Amino acid sequence: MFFARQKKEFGQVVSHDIVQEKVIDALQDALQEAKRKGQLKVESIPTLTLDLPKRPEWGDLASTVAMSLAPSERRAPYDVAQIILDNIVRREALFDRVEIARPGFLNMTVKRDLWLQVLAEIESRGQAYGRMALGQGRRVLVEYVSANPTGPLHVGHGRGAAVGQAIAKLLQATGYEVVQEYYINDAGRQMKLLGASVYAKYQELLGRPVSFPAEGYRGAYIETVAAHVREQAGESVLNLSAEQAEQRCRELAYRELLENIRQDLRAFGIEFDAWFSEASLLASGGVEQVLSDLRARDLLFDQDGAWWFRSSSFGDEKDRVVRKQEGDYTYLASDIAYHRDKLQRGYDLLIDVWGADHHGYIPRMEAVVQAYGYPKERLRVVLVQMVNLLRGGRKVEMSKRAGEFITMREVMDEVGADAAKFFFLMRRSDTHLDFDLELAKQQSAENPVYYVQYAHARIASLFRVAEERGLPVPKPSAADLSLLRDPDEFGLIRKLSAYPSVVQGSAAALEPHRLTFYLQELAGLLHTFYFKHRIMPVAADQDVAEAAAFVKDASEMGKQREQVSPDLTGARLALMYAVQQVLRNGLGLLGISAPERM
RNA sequence: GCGCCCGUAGCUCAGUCGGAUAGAGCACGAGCCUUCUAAGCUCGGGGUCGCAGGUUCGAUUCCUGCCGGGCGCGCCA
Repeated sequence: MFFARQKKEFGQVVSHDIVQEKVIDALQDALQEAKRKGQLKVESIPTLTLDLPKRPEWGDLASTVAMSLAPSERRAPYDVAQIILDNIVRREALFDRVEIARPGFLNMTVKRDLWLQVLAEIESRGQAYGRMALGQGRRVLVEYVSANPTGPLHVGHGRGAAVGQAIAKLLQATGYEVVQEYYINDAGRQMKLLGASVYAKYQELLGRPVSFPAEGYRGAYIETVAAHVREQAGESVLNLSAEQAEQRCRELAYRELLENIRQDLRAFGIEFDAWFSEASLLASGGVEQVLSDLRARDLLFDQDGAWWFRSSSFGDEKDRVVRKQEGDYTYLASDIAYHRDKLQRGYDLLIDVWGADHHGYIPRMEAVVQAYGYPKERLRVVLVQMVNLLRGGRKVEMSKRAGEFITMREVMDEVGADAAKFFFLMRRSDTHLDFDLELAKQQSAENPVYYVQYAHARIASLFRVAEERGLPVPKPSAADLSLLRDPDEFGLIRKLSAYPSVVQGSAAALEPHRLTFYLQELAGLLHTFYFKHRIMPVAADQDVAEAAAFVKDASEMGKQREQVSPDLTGARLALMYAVQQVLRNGLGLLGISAPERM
């Protein structure tokens, strides 16, 4: 990890786990009651959160309130816990057991019925399970990728795309109104260089020897574009002045390369709501307008023939040039105008997804936001670190200078969009990522993408087999869930109940990898369950003696073949239904497909 | 030098608000296909949470110092 995780979270933190909600309510009521009776002072009711204990003896859920209240109550944690415990009303309705452990943990074992309600909740909410109205419709603009249209997207952009999209989807799921935008850097020096590079190649193609621009773009795609220029314009460009010719090449190249970017992103499953052109900002006079506004407010000044933005007044370490001595605007000038435009469009929050090498730029942009009178928290920058491509453990060398880099398209074509996205989202975005192409293609448990998708497909397969065999396939509301008694079943249910809070935490921290981890854990529980337990009875056409012999063998191995009654089959299929729904919802938020068969 | 960050198993990394005996995957070793998909499962060894202090009933988590590493400090994007 090389960069700060932004810990500032926005939005109130609440639990959306139906079991936890009930438990928290009960604890809160108990605190109130104790206060009313004068047993506890409880000056302010703390925001209660529950821990998931590591050991089964500690119950399903644990609370540490008693310990945090103890100092202000001037009582031993254990006594505080005891008072809380005594004041829980209708304890039997909610809990099988509540115990106080050593310093003052309240360890609670929730009634099985309550857990089972999670399955019904998943069924009734369906695709909406894990969605919540936390954001209350507040508007968020997520800007990401925003690569210069001077060449194809490379792997790093792919990671940015996956991260940006996942963040957008997570925020949508938590009740924000989200717009996804791509900022096109179609003005300035880089575009000029693009035009010059293509023009040089074009001339070369037509046999006119020229020297290639010193810092020009050297990728093979430049030749492709140059060839297209020749197809479209023939030799006519040769007759233009150098300046006009470069401009012509720039326009054609820009159009083609931007179109390629759009297509690559589309193939990657990413659709932007808006494409915002930097050039349009300059053309409309927006940049000049903004700068003169700043000057009027004494936030812009002249020095050494350049124009400076007084960013140091807002926490930046020094002031920054917005117009160079020669009269060109710097990229900061456009960015100032662009961010003001975004702010004025009325978003409650701006999210910028940047390459991590731009992290020094953050104080500057925060200064911009504050210069317009907004709190700097209005902008949150998500940094995306480099991707190290590996092939079978060995590093794939890339040199951007020589124009040799692996494109996002190549990776997508090789491993598929789903695998690429999953890998991009497996680590916190601001840490370096090792991406092994061989591993991403591998069809085995070592490949985490397949591991998770396979869990979904496996369940789909169960349903197909059940149908074929004419077995009823009840949803949770139609099954006798009381037959679910095995700890492995409850392990799954507990995991399912935690899904909404994972989504919420992931969205609040803008960290999609948390969801990726969760899905791997859920898939792991599913695979274990599948292996250890039967869902359906042994097929009728299977030879009984053969089956019996197998049972003997199996038990010698320590495995037990269970007897599964039709009702238990129904209950387990209903459980599978819920697991599949959550897998599908979670993969959906990551922009990854949930296949029916593999 | 200044600033921002990072240091958790051999490797790559999780660890939310300070909680109980610190987790996963890979790799390594030993096993499991007559099954509802083996694209799967089981078991095992592995740790001074960089070091030293501090705050706390309790620190991987918060604070300070040190060691090691990264990045930024352009009128480049």
